[in-house]
Amino acid sequence: MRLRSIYKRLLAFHGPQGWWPIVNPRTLVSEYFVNAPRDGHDFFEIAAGAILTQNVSWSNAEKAIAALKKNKLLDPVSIRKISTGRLAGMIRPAGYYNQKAGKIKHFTAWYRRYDFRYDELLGRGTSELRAELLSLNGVGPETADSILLYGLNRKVFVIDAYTRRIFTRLGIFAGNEKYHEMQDIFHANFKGTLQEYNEYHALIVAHGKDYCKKKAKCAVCYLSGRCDKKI
DNA sequence: ACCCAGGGTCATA
DNA sequence: TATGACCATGGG
Repeated sequence: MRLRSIYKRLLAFHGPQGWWPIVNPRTLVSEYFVNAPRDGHDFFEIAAGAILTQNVSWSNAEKAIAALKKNKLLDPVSIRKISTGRLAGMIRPAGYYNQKAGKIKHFTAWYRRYDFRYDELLGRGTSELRAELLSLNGVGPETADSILLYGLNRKVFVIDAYTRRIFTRLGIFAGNEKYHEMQDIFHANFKGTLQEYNEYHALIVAHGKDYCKKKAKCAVCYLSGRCDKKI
């Protein structure tokens, strides 16, 4: 299929992006993700990162995450204790800090309904979790799907601005579909593993920002001119 | 001095 | 349903 060959070209050209790694679910339940962070990132960090990076470069979000880590606030228990105002002050580099502080608070309140138990989340169905995440103020489809994919290892594809642009230019999308319609098209036409879903979205982001803008003719999607151009 | 970055919400027509 | 305003910092 078309989506498979695009994936191959992207991967060959840009190399693995190494976003949040896929962890063996068994390891995940027994030790990796349950409570305390290991390896520098756990479920809560991934979710907070998904919120912090909304409409902002990852480097900005990273600064906010680093500040939270430095002050040992990057866990749901600490976030619950700190005031929204103080939290906002900590995450200023991420931009929209007042809104995002509230969003992180909302997410934390939701997680508390599960007693901050990651293994409880793992037992729930993807569509159920997605609906709950979408009901939170500040979590839209892209953020919800990022949390599901990168934080909960669910095979959902994340549709972002780059995906819209690139796939529309390539003729995969007409361009006027809604989020879930684009996602359905992708799901129906790309039979990949969880790891590939993880990597595909990351590759699209890499392609959109690092490559397309610089070349006259894109070696990956074979388009002349800037394929990041807004449609 | 722009423009953009791993969006989402709310008000308006 | 579909635009528009708003949120706000940091790097090019």
